[in-house]
Amino acid sequence: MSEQFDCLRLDHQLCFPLYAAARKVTGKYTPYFRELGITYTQYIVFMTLWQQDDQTVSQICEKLYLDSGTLTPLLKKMEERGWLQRTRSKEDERIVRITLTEEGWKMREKCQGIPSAISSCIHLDEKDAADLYRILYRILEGDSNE
Amino acid sequence: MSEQFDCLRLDHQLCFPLYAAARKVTGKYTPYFRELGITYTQYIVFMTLWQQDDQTVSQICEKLYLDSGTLTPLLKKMEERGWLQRTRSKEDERIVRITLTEEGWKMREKCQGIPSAISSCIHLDEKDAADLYRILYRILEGDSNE
DNA sequence: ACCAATTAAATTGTATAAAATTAAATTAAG
DNA sequence: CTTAATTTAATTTTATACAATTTAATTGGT
Repeated sequence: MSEQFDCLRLDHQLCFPLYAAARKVTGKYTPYFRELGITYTQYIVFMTLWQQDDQTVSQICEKLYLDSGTLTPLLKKMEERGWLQRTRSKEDERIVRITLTEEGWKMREKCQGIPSAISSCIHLDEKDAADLYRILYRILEGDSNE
Repeated sequence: MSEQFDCLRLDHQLCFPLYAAARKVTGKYTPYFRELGITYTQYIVFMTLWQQDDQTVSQICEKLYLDSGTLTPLLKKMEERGWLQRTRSKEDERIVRITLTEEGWKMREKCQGIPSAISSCIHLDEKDAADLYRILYRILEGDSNE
């Protein structure tokens, strides 16, 4: 009877498994993060900074696809924890530069084992993982004409 | 110099594109939802109920991979809006049954055009979409021995 | 130099999420 | 029958997300 509404079934849409799988995977990190005292969002902020220290707030926003409403309070919290410093630029006072402290760099060692621990509990073979990676980046980058 | 930390690069992990793509895709819905006065989470609650009306809170939690801490306040809000009813079961008063009102059913017509509108702005070919769908459900269901 | 437009963060308000706890009701074991 | 264990929602706490607005600073045009 509801042929015409088939498109509105949860299992006929991509958005839902995408949304649910993302929450499930980030949830896998929780036990590891608990003992380190960080959260998933803090973890990805750390990762961008370990890869390139001394970035502006907007550079971090862009790389993480997050906005300042999310990152500003989070970066302040990470500063209070002693992991990074927020310094307003002398040349352009609108800009806040984020740099890691020594404590922030030390977290990298502590996180080193996490990625392999996570991937070992997701159970994807090489090909699926590679395909998933490629397709997700295609979604993320597909913005040329929208 | 940082060979040993390569695993901690944002672009060497699956979790990040998964997390970012999920937010990007659900964000695509926002303009459509605004005019209907719903949110993404409310939309997927509607979808489970359109597919099967009269479910308990825990049945909905299970299907959406969400917990009662998220759904209880959301369901109360949807009840206030007149889209559904929350009825405590007579036989077992711990259980709350959720049923759609006439207004809730009417929303289905209004949402009918949304899925195709979204998929048309994600730009995945048939094969990528099918692969993505299959891999995501593999992630969601891969819990047998964890 | 002046002012409109732009830019960068911060702020505000609303809506999730998830962990942990609580509370109420039911079930099961003795 | 009675109490311990379990189940189901609700509540509480903490942490995102994101839209919209605000504030401060800079830039560009005249």
